[in-house]
Amino acid sequence: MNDTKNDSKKLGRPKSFNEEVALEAAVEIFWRKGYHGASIKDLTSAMGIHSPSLYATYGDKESLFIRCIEHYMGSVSCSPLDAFENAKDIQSGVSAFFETILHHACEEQNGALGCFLSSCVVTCADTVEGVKPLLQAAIEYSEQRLVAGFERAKLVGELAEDFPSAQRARLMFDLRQGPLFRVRSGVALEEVGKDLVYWQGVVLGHE
Amino acid sequence: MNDTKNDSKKLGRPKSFNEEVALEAAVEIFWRKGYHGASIKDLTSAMGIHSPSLYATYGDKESLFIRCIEHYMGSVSCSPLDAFENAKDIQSGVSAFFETILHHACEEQNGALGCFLSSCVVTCADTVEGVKPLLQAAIEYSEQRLVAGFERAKLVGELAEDFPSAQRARLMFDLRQGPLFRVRSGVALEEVGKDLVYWQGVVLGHE
DNA sequence: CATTTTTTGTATCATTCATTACAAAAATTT
DNA sequence: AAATTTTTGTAATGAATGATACAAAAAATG
Repeated sequence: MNDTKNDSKKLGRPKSFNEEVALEAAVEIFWRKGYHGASIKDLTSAMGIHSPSLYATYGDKESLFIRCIEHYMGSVSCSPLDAFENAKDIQSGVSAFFETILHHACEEQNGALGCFLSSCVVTCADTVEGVKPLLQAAIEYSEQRLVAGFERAKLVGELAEDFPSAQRARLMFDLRQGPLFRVRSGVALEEVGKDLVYWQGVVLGHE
Repeated sequence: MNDTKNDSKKLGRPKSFNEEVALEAAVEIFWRKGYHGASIKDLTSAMGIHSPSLYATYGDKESLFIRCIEHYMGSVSCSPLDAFENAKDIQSGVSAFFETILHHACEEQNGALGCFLSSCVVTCADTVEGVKPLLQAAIEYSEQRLVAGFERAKLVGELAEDFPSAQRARLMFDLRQGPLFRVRSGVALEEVGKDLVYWQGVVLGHE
């Protein structure tokens, strides 16, 4: 029963690139240029490989895109959610969530890219097969992590028993996209960030 | 001083199509397929003209896209904002805003397209010249209409004197995109609509 | 009616696109 | 060392792309 891959050395010429590293480069290109805007040449250049290697490894462009989404969802581990969960209390958790969105998801090298899922993937949900269910799964997964955080806060007495976790999780998730839209439109980061404390109040406060 | 266009009949063969009608058809194609996803053939087919007419009238693809954005912003008159302004009081105004977003912006014929600006235009803000300032103008314009609505509500006593109009306008505008993301990802419209009353409370309530 | 001006439709341009043949290269196996 | 297997790089594929050249068509002007 040795299904493990690295069990025995593989036959034939070894790959000259790391499959995951190349995939991450592809994510960045799709992120920056969109699905249709990213050409195979753009992708292979960024990935450091030639087209035959791309097709042999990941399939065609659509398959590669799906692989990118799955990889992003599976291993990039959304940093705003991480920040939310690792904060010392629920107040700073909510703040950290929004802060990370602004300073990580927006400040990637060349400008404001926003969230990969909501700024790139969603735009081809209608045209690229198999994207919609992945997006739904991502939403559900994210919200469940937020709900779990609220529930933990209830247990330690930071939130009232009747705090509507699910509703606030959706609110928090929805609220997340507004700032991204603004920054992508060229509004200064500091300007958008001014509302950060206010968002925290909206999510946690109110009754 | 007769600068008017229709003052005298124009020389040469008359255009066989209405410039604005064709432009609206182009908007719909860009909306549905994105900037890069929409080909000249897609556009000319939908507009009912041939490529030479397109280039002679609107310039190249990028110019046409800019013209589409300007036309959309200038004359399509965002129906959610209209609904907000025409409601009998501020409560139903806010509800009507979100309701219209869900049932008009999302139910366009073939599926959930979301807002043209936030689902299509924003994705090429980095790649297509001149898009960013248009987006910023759109945001500012929309928020000012919301603020104006809140201020009117203050005058007739529907809102307290210290109601933070600008902040709530931004909140309302930001909140608007969450549902669009969900619907575009395939979540049922009714499911998303359940939060409608809650959003109203968030915008108007809270202190 | 001939001239002028503009639009139309056809047909075509060079590029770029996604995708693949193919032979050389680099590894393991016999 | 020969055979086998897989990857690599070059080069090419047909199709689609954005953009035009050009002549016929349709209007006003002289």
